[in-house]
Amino acid sequence: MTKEKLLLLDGNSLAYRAFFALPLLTNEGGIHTNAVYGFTTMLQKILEEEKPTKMLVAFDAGKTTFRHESFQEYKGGRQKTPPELSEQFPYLRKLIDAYQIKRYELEMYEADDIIGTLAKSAEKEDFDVVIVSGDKDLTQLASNRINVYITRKGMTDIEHYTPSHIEEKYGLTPNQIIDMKGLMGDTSDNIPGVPGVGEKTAIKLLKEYGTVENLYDQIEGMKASKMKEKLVANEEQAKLSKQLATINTDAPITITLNDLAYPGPNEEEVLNVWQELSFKSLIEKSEFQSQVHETKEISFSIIDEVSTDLLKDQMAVHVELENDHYHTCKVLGIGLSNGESNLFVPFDVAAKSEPLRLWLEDATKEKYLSDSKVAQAAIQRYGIFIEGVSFDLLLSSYIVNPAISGEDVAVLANEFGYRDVQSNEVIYGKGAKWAVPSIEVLAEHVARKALAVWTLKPTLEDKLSENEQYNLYKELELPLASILGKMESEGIRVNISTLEKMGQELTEKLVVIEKEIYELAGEKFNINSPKQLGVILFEKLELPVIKKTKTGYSTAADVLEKLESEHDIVKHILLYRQLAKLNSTYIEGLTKEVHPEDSKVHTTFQQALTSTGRLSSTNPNLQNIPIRLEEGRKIRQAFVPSHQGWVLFSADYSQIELRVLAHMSNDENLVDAFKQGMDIHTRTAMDVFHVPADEVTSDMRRAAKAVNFGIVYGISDYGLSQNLNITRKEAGQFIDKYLQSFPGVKEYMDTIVQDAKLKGFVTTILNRRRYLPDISSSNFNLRSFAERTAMNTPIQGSAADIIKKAMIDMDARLKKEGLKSKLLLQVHDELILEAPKEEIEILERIVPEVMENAIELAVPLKVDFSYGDTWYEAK
DNA sequence: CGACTCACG
DNA sequence: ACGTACGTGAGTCGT
Repeated sequence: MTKEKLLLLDGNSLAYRAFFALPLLTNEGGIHTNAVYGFTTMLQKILEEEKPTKMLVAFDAGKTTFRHESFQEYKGGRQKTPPELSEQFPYLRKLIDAYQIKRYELEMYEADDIIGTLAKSAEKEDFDVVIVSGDKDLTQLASNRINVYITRKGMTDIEHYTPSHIEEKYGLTPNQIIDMKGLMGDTSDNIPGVPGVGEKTAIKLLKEYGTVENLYDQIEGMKASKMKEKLVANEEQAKLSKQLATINTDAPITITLNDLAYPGPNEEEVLNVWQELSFKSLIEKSEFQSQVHETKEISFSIIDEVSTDLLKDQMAVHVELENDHYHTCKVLGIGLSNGESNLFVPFDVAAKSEPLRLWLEDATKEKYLSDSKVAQAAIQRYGIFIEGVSFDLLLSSYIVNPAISGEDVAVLANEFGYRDVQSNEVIYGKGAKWAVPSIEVLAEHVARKALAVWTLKPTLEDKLSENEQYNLYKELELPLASILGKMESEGIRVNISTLEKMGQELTEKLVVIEKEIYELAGEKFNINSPKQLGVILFEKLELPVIKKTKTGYSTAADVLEKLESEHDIVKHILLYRQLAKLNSTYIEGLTKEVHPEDSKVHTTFQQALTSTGRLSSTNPNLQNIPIRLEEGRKIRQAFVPSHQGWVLFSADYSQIELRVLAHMSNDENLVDAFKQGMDIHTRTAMDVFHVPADEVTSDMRRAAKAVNFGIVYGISDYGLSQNLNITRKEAGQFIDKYLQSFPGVKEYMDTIVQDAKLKGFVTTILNRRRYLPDISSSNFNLRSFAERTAMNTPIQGSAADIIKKAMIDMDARLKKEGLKSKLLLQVHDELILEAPKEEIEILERIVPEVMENAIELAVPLKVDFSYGDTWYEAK
């Protein structure tokens, strides 16, 4: 017999929480759904994690409760439930019924009391009990057997109030939560408490006196103070408040534990309710609904010899690969579709077919691809160079909405309402069960993908035109895909023996430091485990705890730096961390990625991933090779040109994001600074600190630089204070001064947030979009985050637009000049090329020229460059 | 598989 | 009062 576990949900409180935490969604019939949606996502998560055997959702019944008998104003002054929420309760009840969860309400009692009563009786029966609510009042019920979960932020972020968590957070026992409420009151329930006593004071008093009653028994001994007067004057009120806050664990409920058995959801019913509420995302990823959805039948043929008449002037082409390592993996076959005939060409047939190769390489034949970069890069390994790409599903989806995720054609197709294609997971399975299916199944799957791409082209192109994004897609992202494919295929040469030598040195150093650390700690432990390290530092060595994480002590570098003076071990740990990172990520990790045939690494640039329009780089990530610290920077010595007598040539934009900001805000002062070619951080320091240029100290410049970063990130006083290690107030003053000096920036920031609220999205210089669904959220955190994003994305995204345009221009220019030099990497504001020495001179001329003229702004763009025998020397 | 840490722009 | 800087990817630990 498995152990009984009772899950008790506070229906009203969770519905309220969800309603205010999420933006106002509506279903197709115009009914608001956000509270039910939030409740559902929370419920799904909790069911998954807790697997209860018994369940109940408790609701409040009616307006008056037994608490009103002793205090009429209880919950007085509360805003009426908004109609947008009221209308959702019938659906919520329907949903709970579909899950086959019991619900219960009781005249004169609140949901809290039902929960308290059942929790205590279940505890006596030795059940494990979990209570979920949005209301911290329930935490008074916590015990060894009873866990109280309180939802935070969204709805799926849940804080677990165990007695030890409460002890950590407040220094109180669960029972004392009631006393705390009694003293501090609760505005939302209109519980008065003692005026002038807040959380801090209440906790302090309870630590000394234990309970409200005890406090008043001993109050005569308390030394005279304002606070004592207040306590004395409000004794009655404090005791009443405590009584009001106390959950009744002996309510006259007519339901017993035996009635609460939870058999699991009626899946069909749940899906029906979801359908009614238009919970599309839930329906799609639902485990109830088998992922193998019905698809309409299609006809398809497996081709064993490609004849020219099969190949039309326009066709969707889908290159099916074994996995996403397309620089190495097997190609399974090619799907072709023109909406009428759907074909599958197994790759052994395709690779030998001269007609197919000629057709693929014929630029006048239009090809529609799901992911043109992957297809081109994979096929070119077999000497086939796809030309005439005129549609790319992945890129067009990404431009329409960068939040749309996934390279799986089925996932993308579903986003746009096309369902006649299965997901890869359904066809291949996942994890250990992964396998290539029979040729018939594979052929149909690939043919369906091609048909999906064919069918979706007009849909996507219409959306792009509607949003005035067709140019961005067709003239920027699409041609860029081919360039990135070439860069990836070209790869960059890595000198393995350089890495090996560094690795040996690092390992030797690490052994020494490790020994030192164990000695200072007095024992051996795993330094790589933050958990074990935390125990050593903060328990054994009793260093002060500066910051905590969800799961324990923070041992992050900024924390350790503050502890350096406290104990010698700290600096050793910092050094160990630094070297261990270099060794595991950049020596060992990078070495694994080097292809033995050519001694090169071939990264993958993700072109449809980031929300801002930047690229990202994986397998390996070549956009985060160390540079800031010298020890790490040496890693760059291992990156070399692929030919004798060549160099690596690097060119980077100077302050591109601040220049973009100057352009978009049109702030006179900022524009002027750039036009005059000033050092922007020094100029900022002059304005913020009101000093002439020659009186700007390095600290002032450093602070100004941090402010400039802050501005770009969507500033907050707190963030800046953390970064500069100053008080929030000082940080706030810096920001105020900055905004006074650059009023255009302030206006721009205000406007962009307003604009985002109005339209629901922000845009970049080339009209890239990012939707911000949380921008009008009533949840402070979500809304603030969206506001910062609204400020940052146009800046970061426009900078991405500019360098992407520069890459296209650069590719064309290198070709036009007939150069051998090649683009190898892009690192957000920097391009890395390799070049024969004799071309250096011309690159010095054309690279800055191309980059600086990629897009014309209200301020000049400035490019610095350098070259050398390794990436390290090209600095 | 999530949390933490740390590398980059 | 709320709790944070923006955007990424990889290695490691521990459930």
